[in-house]
Order: sequence, then structure tokens, then C-alpha cells
Amino acid sequence: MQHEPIVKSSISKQIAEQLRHAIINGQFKTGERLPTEDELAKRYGVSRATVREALKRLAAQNLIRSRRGPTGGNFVTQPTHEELAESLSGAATLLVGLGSMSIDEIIEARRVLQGGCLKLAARHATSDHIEQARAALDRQKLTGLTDEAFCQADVTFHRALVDASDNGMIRFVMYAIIEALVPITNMVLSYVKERHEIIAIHEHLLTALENRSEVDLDQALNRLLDYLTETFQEAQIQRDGHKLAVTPQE
Amino acid sequence: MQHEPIVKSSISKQIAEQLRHAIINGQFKTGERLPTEDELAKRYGVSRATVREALKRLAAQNLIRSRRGPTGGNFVTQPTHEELAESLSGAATLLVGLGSMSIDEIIEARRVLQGGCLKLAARHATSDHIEQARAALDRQKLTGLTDEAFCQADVTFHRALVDASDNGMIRFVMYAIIEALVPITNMVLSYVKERHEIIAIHEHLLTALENRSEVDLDQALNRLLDYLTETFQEAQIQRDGHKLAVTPQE
DNA sequence: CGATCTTATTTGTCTGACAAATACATGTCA
DNA sequence: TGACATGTATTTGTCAGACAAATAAGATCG
Repeated sequence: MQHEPIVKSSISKQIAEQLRHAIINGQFKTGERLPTEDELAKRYGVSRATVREALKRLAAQNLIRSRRGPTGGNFVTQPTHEELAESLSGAATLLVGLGSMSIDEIIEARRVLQGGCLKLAARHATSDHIEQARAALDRQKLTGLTDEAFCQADVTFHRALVDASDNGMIRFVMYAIIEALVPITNMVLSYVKERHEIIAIHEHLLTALENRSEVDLDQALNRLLDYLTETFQEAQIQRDGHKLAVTPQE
Repeated sequence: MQHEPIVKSSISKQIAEQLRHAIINGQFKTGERLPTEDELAKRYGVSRATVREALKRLAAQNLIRSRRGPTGGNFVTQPTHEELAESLSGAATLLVGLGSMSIDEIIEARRVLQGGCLKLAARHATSDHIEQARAALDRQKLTGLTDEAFCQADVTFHRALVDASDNGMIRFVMYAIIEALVPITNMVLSYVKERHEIIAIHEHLLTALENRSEVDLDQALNRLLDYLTETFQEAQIQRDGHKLAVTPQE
């Protein structure tokens, strides 16, 4: 007797998978409308609720977007770079937040990968990129900035540097790494509060970029990451000391 | 008169967002069980169907997993490295597939980023990593392999090289880039069919790694990417020529 | 011609029900 | 007592049908 291979996963999940592949393989082109939910339900022989659960899975991946009304429906969308970068940084943040990625690893990754990225930037940077970075740096110099605002400008600055590499793929992955470092920068800022050093290093980076000096860029990057490593350890000690003082038990 | 800020997005999406933040902020720890769907429905004052659509959104992001029965429910899961890497490469593949990322960009990105990665690998590679790479390379040498199998072994080989860098963050992003190159490798394979050259270059790479020679690694990587660039153009010409011959109109 | 009203279509949500999986308690028989 | 079957409660999975809300296009009226 032959046993049919029983399918363990839920119907809605299977439908989501099928539709997903259909979209990726181009059977539904971007901008195109999927069949209506009723139609899909009939076609798969399931209820509309099940179809909808499948569609929501796709929506969560920014693969489709829905509109109501006639001419409405579920449309295949090309996820924007923003959205993809966002989901990517979300994943990276999660990895860091859940502690499955050490600080040292992130800094090392940044040292290695951003090093290459800056080399490209030295070759491809336009005055536009440099201006953007300059603007972000100027914002960091303002007095009275909250830590969050400072950190935000920090991200903007580094993104501008990455953009200068003029490479979409690199931009895609570097954004994630930069994002992953935000919590650390934030912690350093709240416990050590030495913005001027960060600003000085950024100035160093930007000047090196303006001069298109790969050596200087490398030097500046290492200076930044060394500084972060040091102060992060310091901040950690302070934080833990603080914590211990407040909650001595445990 | 004051107008309340009307909320445009659907209820299920909002609930998904709320739960998502609750999970990321650690209000629900990993492994913990969320309230039952009925409970959530009551708590948010919506129907169970709506709650379920929200939950499916989270499930699509591998944030929760569900089990039936008593002691069952929706559990917060720590996404595996695999799952995160998968969603990441899914995004990257999409970018490539939808043509918003050029081949040149990917190859350039790989040249720059993998270059740094291999430097790390030269320092950190263990015999274990090298053996894994060797095994994948041996598999590529088998005769009678389908293009898919060959390509699969190719990915395994490069992953082993990346693993040798011994850095989770780098692994995370490099996996995506490697994955993004798969369609291109595939196309090169189907139209040019020169596996021996790829194998030779891989041999070059592996030997360089065994000798921990950064210079050789760099040389081999450039050799590989130059080769891919060339043959890809060739393949493209052949394919387009073929297409034109078959469908001369348009 | 233009403004408004109606109407059809499609997604969003609700309700209530039953099916399926599954842990746990209970009972039965050796 | 111990192993095994059996029921039972709980929770997710799926279904069916309904109404609400958005919205584009046609119909109507001034």
C-alpha cells in the first residue's frame, strides 16, 4: 500500500508559498492584480478566510498591497529599497537584540566591509554625496541635541558615506550593519557622553573622502571603530555597575 | 473643533505592529506563549479572524510559530540564523530579479566585500572550514551533475569560505550576496558550459586559503569575478540572440 | 456641461460554527 | 500495579455567510 506524502503545514501557508513563487518567477508581474479573493478561494477550493491569511503573509513581506473597491484588489508590488532595507535592518537588529551577535563581531564586520566600501566611495563620491554627509555632520555639531537626534544624524552621516560608493547592493547590506550598530552608539552616548570625539573622527572621515585618500579613509575608520570598542567597554562597565548598585540582589 | 488623527491602515496591520513591537521590546520573551486568539480578540475588541490575520503577518516574519491543542498557542520564536539569512537572500534575489540591481553592481559588491571577508578567513579558517569547502569542491568535480546540483555545490563552497571568516554578521550579509549571484551563475552555466574553469578557480581559491595567503586569495577572487563578468556578457549575447531567432517579432 | 446620486465591485471585519491536533485525566483489563 | 485504550478539554485551523467601507464608473438631474 502506498501512503501519500502527508503535508504537515497549514493550507494557508501552502497557498502563500505557491503565490510567492508565482510572483518571484514572474507569473504575476509587478503592478499586476492578483485574482480576487473570491476567485482564489474558488480556485484553491478553500474559504476566503484561508486565502486572506495567505495574502496577509505576503503583505507582511511587502510582496503585495491591497486596495478596496472596483479596480481594487491585491497588487504585486516591487518592494522599495527602503522597505527591503528596513526589513533587513529589522532582522539585523533582532540578531543583535537577541544577543546572538556580539559587539565585537559587528565592529569587526564593519571594519572589514566598510573598509572596502569606503575605497569605492573614494572613487565614486560626487559633490552631492559629500554635501549630504557635510550636512549630517553639521547637524551633529548643534548644541542641545538629544541623544536620539544625535544618533539619527550619525546614521544619516554614515548612510551618506555608503551612498557615495554608488552601488545598490553595497548600500543594501551596509545600511543593515550601520543600523545594527545604533543601539551600541546610543549606549555609548548615554553613558560616556563624548560627542566631540565622534565629531572629530567624522570630520577626519569626511576630509579624507574629499581628498579621495583611501589611506586616510582607512585610518579614520579604524580610529572610529577603535574608539567605539573602547568606550563601549567603558559604558558597559558603568551600566553594569549602575545596575548592580540599584538591584544588588541577583 | 479637533479632528482625531484618523488611522488609515487596517486594524489587523495595526495589531500586527503592536505585537511586533511588544516582541522586539522583550515584553514577550522568546519561547513564551502569547495570549490565545480568543483572548487577544477580546482584549483588542476585534474578531478572532482579524487577530489571526495579524498573527499570520508575524508568522510570515518568523516571529511566532503556532501549535494546536492545550499547551498549544502562538509562541514567540527566535528566528534562526538560517531563517533570517533566508529572508535576507529572498529580498536580495527579489532585487536582482526585478532588475533594480545590475549585475555589475553585484559583482563589484562581491569584489569589494568578499575581498575583506577572505582576508578575515585567511586569519580565522579552521581545518574544519577548509574540509567543508573541499567537500563542496569535490562535489562540483563529479561528472553527470545537473546545472542545479553544480550550482548548489557552488553556493555551498562559497558559504564555507564565508564561514571561515568566523563572523556571524559577515556571514549574514555575505550569504545574501552569494545568493543574489546564483541566477547569474546559473545562466552562465546553461549557455557557456565551462565548468572546468570555475573549478580551476575554486581550486585556486581553496589553495590560497590553505596557505593563508591574502594576496593569492585576492588574486583568485578577482580571477573568478572577471571570469563571471566576461562569460556573463557572452551568455547574455547568446541568450538574446537565441530569443531573437525564436521570436523575431518584437 | 457639471455636480450629485446610485450602483457594482472588492477588500475589511464580524459572527458562529465545526474540524483537527494534542495534553491530560480517567477508566479498563491483565 | 501497570500498560493501554478512551474520553475530554483546550487551542489553532478552516469554513460559510453576512455586512461595512472604500471607490470607480455610470446614471440622473439641474
